[in-house]
Amino acid sequence: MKKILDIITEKMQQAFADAGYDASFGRVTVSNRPDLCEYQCNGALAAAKQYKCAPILIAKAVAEKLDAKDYSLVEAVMPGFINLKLSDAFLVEYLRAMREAPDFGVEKIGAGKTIVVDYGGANVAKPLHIGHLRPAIIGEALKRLHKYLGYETIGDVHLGDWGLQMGLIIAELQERQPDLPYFDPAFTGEYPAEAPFTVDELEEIYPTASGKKKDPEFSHKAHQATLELQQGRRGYRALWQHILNVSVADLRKNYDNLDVHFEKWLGESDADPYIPLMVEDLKARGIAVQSEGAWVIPVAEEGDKKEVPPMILIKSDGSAIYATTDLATLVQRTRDWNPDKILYVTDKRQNLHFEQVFRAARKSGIVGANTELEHVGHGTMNGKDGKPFKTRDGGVLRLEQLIADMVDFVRAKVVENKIVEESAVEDTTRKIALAALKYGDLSNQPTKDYNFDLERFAAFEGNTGPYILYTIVRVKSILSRYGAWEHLRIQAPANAQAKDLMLAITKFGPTLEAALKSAAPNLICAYIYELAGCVNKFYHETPILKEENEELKAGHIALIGLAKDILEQSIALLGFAAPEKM
RNA sequence: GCGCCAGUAGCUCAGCUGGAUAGAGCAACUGCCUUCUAAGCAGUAGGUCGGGGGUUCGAGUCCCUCCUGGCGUGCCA
Repeated sequence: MKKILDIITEKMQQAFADAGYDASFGRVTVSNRPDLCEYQCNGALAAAKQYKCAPILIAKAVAEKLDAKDYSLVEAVMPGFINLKLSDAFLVEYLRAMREAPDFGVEKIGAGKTIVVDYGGANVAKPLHIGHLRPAIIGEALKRLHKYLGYETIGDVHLGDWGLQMGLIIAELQERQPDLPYFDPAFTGEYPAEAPFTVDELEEIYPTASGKKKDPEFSHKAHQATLELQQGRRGYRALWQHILNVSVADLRKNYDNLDVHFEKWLGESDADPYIPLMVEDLKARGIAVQSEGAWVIPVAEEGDKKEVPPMILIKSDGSAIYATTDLATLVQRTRDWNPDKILYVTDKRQNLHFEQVFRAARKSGIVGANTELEHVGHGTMNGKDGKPFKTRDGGVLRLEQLIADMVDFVRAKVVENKIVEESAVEDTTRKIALAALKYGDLSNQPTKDYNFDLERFAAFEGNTGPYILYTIVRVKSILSRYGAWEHLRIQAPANAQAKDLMLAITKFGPTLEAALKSAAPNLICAYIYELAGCVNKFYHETPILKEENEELKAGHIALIGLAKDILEQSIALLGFAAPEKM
């Protein structure tokens, strides 16, 4: 559906033209003075300069050209604003169309396009920690948003499952259990189906091994194991597969817990096969050059304000580096999916790295001009005091623990309120906790650092996830008392609160588009908060079920039903859902 | 050194290509439940938008400069 702003902007532009002025001055915006009007046009002020004429005269002339039936107010005021209020008829017709249209009439701007979202940032054999929360939540929200707006979406976790970290684990395992068949080069039989370790053991093995890197003998073993693994030594590959299986099962469980789901569980190892040919080709074509003992791709461009160092393709010791893997991953993604857009959701400190990789990908032709590459660099989540998040003993807090803390905090309140039956306490608690966590994160601009404050996020008042859920639950409660309501028609606004609510509803599509274009889920949060506020004001001001005029009551119900549907759709895009009661 | 980002109410943050009186939430204070969930609604108080210049009819927003903080800056990811 066409956006309201576009409709009235077009009409305003026509009015400017009809009055003898350039149509481009006719841009209409949402009013910043809601006490005066709903929409406004400031074009007369800008036009005044060009036409050397008092802005108010232009505004008056233009206002006269507008079709009065679309508006309940058309007014030219000093110094030259044109103020507008929509007519009830216009608004009602628009809302009815929104309800009839699939997905509330949002424009499917991504139809026919494919996007890959690279998010999560998980590493094999390492538990998820709080640093993994933001990329998971933001990436999931952006993926869902793209899907809703018509894109074919592929979420890829891009596991850290290759390189020295794997060699370290293998070396450490060999020291602990040297008799395992994986270490016997002469072994030709079938390896056990069961992994020789559990997740918990694995998560302990890695940091132990990592701590022994300084020991030259151990370090050599690890490097050797890494090399042999990459060269395909049979026993090591089998062991690596066990590490991967055990680890991925655990990661999947944790991501499921956050309602974060990946279409692809590919990793760095999947890009590895593409590296040799890619490197050979880049060298042959002179894209990669030797510098200080390494092979690099110069990516500095004219007009760079800063010095952009070359992308290192092959280190001076002959091995690949993460940029190599990322580039090879682009080879794989282009070959397999040929996406129109690839979104990387990682820490913003990797900005330069992606700038280098993107430039190298363009320069080498690995990625063509029809594929958009974008790095959504997010800020850091700090503790309540604004300092990096640490546990009491200075360690890194596990994501599992963070979620558990939130769940415990919320459960206490749910139980205290006594509205939810005992059998539903866990499910309700989980939903509220997830809403608190995700809304608390997503309501911040992705690029900014923010402070995690459990009490504030899980507070049941203010601009929080639970407040949004509460709003939805209140409406659900009325709707279920009323009975079947989906067939009811939207009617003219019964009061000022109803009209505000209706205007808010019409901003759904435009908000999603804006959020997608700037990769900013926080815009959706701001919208939801505004919409929920309108719902609560209407709810407070208008007795709904007690309305005796059935016609009027039906109109109220249709309106809050639509608002509820949009709220639920919006939070679904953010990655959480509302319970039935709370 | 250079580059990027940030500095708005006591606290946490909005503020869309410059536009009318800079907005929310929390905390503080005051009202509103025999009425659909008060996890709500209404209101009061709280600001030299980091400092200083400039551009213009008009600046939190654009330009310059300074101060403060964070991050990045060729072989870690």
